[in-house]
Amino acid sequence: MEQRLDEAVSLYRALGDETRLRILQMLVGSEVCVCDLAGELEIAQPLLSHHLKTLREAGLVQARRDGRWMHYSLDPEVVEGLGGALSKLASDHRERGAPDIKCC
Amino acid sequence: MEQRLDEAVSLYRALGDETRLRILQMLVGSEVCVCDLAGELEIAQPLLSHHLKTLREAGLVQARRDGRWMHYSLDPEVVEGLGGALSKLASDHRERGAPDIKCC
DNA sequence: GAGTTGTATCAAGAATCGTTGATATGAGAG
DNA sequence: CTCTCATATCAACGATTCTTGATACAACTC
Repeated sequence: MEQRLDEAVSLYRALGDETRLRILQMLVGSEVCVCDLAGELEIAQPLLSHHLKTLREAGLVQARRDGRWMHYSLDPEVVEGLGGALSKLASDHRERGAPDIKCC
Repeated sequence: MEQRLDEAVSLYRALGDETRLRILQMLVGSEVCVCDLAGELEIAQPLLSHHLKTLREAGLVQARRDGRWMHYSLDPEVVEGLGGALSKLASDHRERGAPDIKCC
């Protein structure tokens, strides 16, 4: 539980940046190499590399070297897991929703 | 699209903190007043208030005043919406997944 | 009204994160 | 082996964000 919470925090933190969300959107459907990411997102190369590292460390993406090029791809299980956890939170809330539990 | 991205960023940023995730877990199922939150989470009162403000501004929770007490509750639609967006990302990825789109 | 209680805001220090430029690594080309 | 290219790491700065203590506000009690 503690560990899950920590993991969730690092996932959400990784998602909490516009550049990184745009990277994830570009990765939907297929592997993309860093050069293509750099072409579309107009940011400095070391910065892109840094954001990719954040996504990698959170487990949201995977990297694969192909000669000189690095290809990044989405890990759909991690994304799905997080989405499912949020949906579960919402449905648990609606189910357990006892209308009038007051506390004070 | 731009606006959605910004909104998503602020939601994920709000979720990217252990204390705030614990608050959300406590809010599953029923309204909780600040005094109860303060009792369980062992943090200073102004800090709790600050985290609640962050959650409020992101739209994840709603506040209701009842006399001297403030009661906070989850907004399940926002949570569900975000969970659905993540799940959609994952399923889009698996569907569109053309196996060999190389770029470089 | 004055006092008390629950919560929010403010100001300031500490820690973290995003950004940049310089440099390093790793792999193919010549 | 050297050169070049794609990407990663490092060091430093600026900007947010977390945290704390002091204070303000809002509502109830007396």
